[in-house]
Amino acid sequence: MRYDITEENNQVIIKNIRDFEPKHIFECGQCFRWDSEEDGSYTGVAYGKILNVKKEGEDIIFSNTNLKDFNEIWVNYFDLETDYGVIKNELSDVPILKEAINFGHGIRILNQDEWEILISFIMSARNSIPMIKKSLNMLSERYGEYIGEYNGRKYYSFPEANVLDKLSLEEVQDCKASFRAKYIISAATIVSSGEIDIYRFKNLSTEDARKELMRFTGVGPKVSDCIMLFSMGKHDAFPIDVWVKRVMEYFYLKKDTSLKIIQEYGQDKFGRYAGYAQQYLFYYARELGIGK
DNA sequence: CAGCAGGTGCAAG
DNA sequence: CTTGCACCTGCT
Repeated sequence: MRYDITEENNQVIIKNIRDFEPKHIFECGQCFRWDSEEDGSYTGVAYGKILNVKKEGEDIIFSNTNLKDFNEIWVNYFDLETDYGVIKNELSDVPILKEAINFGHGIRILNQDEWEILISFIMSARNSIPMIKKSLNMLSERYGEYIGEYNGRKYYSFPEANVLDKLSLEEVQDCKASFRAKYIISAATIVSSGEIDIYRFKNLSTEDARKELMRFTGVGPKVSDCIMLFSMGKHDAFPIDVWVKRVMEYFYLKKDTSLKIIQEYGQDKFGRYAGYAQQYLFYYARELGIGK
């Protein structure tokens, strides 16, 4: 990807980048720790840093950062090396997808931390996005490290596995984790003990990573696909939540199709770009209420 | 007030 | 291997 980049007083500004829309990126269901500001920008924490992202005209302004962090963290985090034009071009041949891609044209799939995403998507099971965000923020405020203040708000890192594994069931439930609390403590124990090394999974095949992930209680087919897609670079993963199920049935299949069939259909139709297709379809379906 | 949304685990077919 | 139900909380 080619884009022009400049740095000035704690900001990095990118000009001439295509396919980058903060609203699409932060509201397509892949992340929970970014919040919109009054000016339409988004502030969040990743890899121990607070960042604000704003689109002004055709420029993307990254505030509270510098060129070093930008190159070391944010280029990879925002998947800036990937040319989405190539992906869109290929996927546009599939019926209906062209409309979904136009609708969410600025989506990028973030490369997030494996541990944070594992817990985030265990938390997502049978839960709403506002509640997931609330729970993850409570966990971070109470058990993460204080990072600093930005725009009048304090920010905390996501707590490590060797912190969460020492919490009681009640302490995790108090963060509104509900019946998922036991899954979260179990995952923290498994990860901090080294019994399973999730940071190794990005080197496995999608199929093997999926099997390994499902060894965690609270991680089924959908959650494992989300973890692989959003933190392990497995762009052929195809997570099917209720919105994707609805939109797939609405456009391509018939009602009450089993998840297994939809999964096979998606993998077959969208191939190595199934994860990107899933993101465009999810955002399209959810924002427009398709199939509901 | 009851009804509903939302993935996974677990038991039973 | 597939199906049906319980899990828990906030919102309508």
